[in-house]
Amino acid sequence: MTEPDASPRPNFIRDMVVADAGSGRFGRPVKTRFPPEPNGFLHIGHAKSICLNFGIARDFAGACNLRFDDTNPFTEDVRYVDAIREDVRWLGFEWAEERYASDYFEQLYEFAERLVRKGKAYVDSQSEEEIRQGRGTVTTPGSDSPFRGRGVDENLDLLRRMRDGEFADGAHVLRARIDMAHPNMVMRDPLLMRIRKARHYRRGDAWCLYPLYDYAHGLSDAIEGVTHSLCTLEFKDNNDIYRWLVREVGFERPPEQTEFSRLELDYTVVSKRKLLRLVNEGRVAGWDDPRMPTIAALRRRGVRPEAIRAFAEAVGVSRKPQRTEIGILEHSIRDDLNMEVPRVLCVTKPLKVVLTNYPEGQVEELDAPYFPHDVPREGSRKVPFSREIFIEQDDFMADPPKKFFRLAPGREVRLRYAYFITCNEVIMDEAGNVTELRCTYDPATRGGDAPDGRKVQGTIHWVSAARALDCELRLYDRLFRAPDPEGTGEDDFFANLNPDSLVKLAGAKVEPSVAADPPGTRYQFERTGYFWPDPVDSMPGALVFNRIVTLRDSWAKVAAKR
RNA sequence: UGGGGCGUCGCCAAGUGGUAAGGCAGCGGGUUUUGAUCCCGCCAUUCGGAGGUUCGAAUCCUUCCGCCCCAGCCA
Repeated sequence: MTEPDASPRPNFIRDMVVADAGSGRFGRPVKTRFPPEPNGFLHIGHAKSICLNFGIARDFAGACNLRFDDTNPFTEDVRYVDAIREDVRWLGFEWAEERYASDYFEQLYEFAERLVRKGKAYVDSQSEEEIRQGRGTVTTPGSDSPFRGRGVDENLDLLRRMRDGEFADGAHVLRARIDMAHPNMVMRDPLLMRIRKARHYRRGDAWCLYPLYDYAHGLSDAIEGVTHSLCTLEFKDNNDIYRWLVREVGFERPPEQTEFSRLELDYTVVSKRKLLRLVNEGRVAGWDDPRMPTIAALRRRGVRPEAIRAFAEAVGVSRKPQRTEIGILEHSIRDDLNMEVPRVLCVTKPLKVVLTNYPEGQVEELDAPYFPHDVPREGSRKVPFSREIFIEQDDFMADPPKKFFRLAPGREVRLRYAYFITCNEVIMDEAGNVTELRCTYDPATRGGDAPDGRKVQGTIHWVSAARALDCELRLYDRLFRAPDPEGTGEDDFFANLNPDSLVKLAGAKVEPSVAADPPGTRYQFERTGYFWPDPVDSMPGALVFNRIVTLRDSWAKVAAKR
C-alpha cells in the first residue's frame, strides 16, 4: 500500500470516520471496500473512489477489500477482473482481501429464507411487465402484487424450487415486502433475487438464483464487516433498502453507507456504458486507447500513478456535482513529471538547416544536462552536432510577427546547448513552401554562450540530421469537442467526437541518446511536451512515442490572439 | 408536480454563529540556454434570490429560484 503523497485534505467522509473511530461506534477497525462490477475497465472516476477507500483504510489503520460485485452473469467476465486488479495495484494500493459477491450466493440465499420466514419477503409470480405496472410512478403509488399475500410455506417451497432450477427465467422473483406506496421508489417491494439460467464466469452453471444489486451489496458489506461503505450519490435512494436489509437480516452494528458525488471530466465521458460503446463500435482502439479516460489508457499514455493520486486529492470529495476541468488533471500530470523526467531534444516537424560555415564531415559531441537548474537531479549526455541539422518548422517564419522570438531571415537564435546561428538564406519549392534554410554558426558561442555578451531572443531545439533517430509521435487531444458530450443528448454522443483526437507524426527526429535508455523511460522533449515510448507499438528500431501531456504554452495564447 | 441530493470566485474546494483558506485557470512582474519550470503580486465587501432571528449569519429560521438522481428481473 502506498504512502500518502501529502497529508490528505479533510472532507466530510474523513470527518465522519474520525468521529466513528474515536467513539468506537462499530467496535471493530475501520473497514472499507472498493466494489467494482467486472463488466468494464476502471476509469478516472473509479480512481477517485479507489484513492478514497484505500486512503481511508490506510490512514486509519484499517483495511480495504477489493470486492467484485459480480451478480449479473450476462455482462461480466474474468478479463475485467484481471484488468481491475492490475489497475488498482498500479495505482499503488493493495487490498486486505479479495472477495466476490458470487461467493456469497449460498449465504445470501440463506438470508432470503430467513426473510421469508419473518414474512419480510415473498415470491412474486407476475410478469416483468406486470411488475413494472404495479410499481406506479414517481408521482403515483404502486399497487400490491396478487402474490404478495402468499404464505410462508408456499414462499419457502417456491424459493427452494427457484434455487433448484425448476423454473424458467422470469417465472418468479423474490421481493422484499415493504410498501408499494412508499414515496421512495426503491422501497416499493424491491426485487431481491431473480432466476438467470446463464453461465456465470466464476460459478459456471452451478447457480441460477442471482441476487440483485440492492440485495447483494449491503449484505456483502455486512458479511465482510465493512464499517464505512462509500458510494456515489446516485445510490442515495438505495440507502433505505440497504439499512432495511442489514437490520432485517440481523446484523449487529452494520456498515453505514455514505454517498459522495461522482467525478465527471470535461471533454470526455465517464460512464462504463458509453466507454463500452466507444470500444465496441470501434471509435477508439480499445479500453487502453490513450485517449480514453480509463486507468489502463492513462497508464499506456504514460501518466504515472502519482499524478492520478495527486489529481484525486486536488478535486477532493463532496456532494456537489463535480464536473471538473481537464486542466486540473493536466496540471497534476505535469507537476509530477516536471520533477522526475530527463529533458531531451526531439524535432516533431523537421526543417532542414545547413550550416554553411561548419566544416563538412565534422561531428562534435556537445554536453547537455538532463535537468534544468531548478530540478534537483543530476545527469547529462552528449548530443552530436553536425553541418546539417533539423529544427522545428514552427521555429522559423519568413515574415515573423512582432514578439516572434525564433528564427527568421537575418535573425540570430541559440541552438540549445550548441551555438548561435544566423539565417542567411531561405530555400523554397515551387509552391512557396520553405524546404531548407542556409545559416551560419558562430564558433565562439559553443555551448550556447556568447563571450562578447551578445544576447539572442530565442533558444530553439534541434537534432543532428545525420545522427538523429527517426520516430513516430502520437499526439493525443481531447476525445470530444464538447465540454459535456453526454449533456447534449444521446444522439449527439458520437457526433461530438473530436476528429483530431489522435495525430500521428511519422517523420519526427529524436536525438540518438534515447536509444540507450531503459525501456519505458519518460522524457520531456524540450519545448514540446512529455513523452514516452508506447508500451505496445514502440520497438528499438521503430520508435513510437506517446505524448503524455503538452507543456504549458504561453506563446500559443499570444499567437492565438493575433 | 412523490421522494432524495445539491447550490461559496471561470473550475474544484475549505468554512458548521464571530466577520470568506487553498488548488487549477486567468492577469501583471521577476529569474531563465525550454515562450517550460521557479519566484512575487493581483484575482469573491461576498457565499443561488428575498425576507427574518442575532451585537454579529455563508453558517439558524421562513420563503422563493435553479440543477441533479429515482419508475432495469443493471450496478
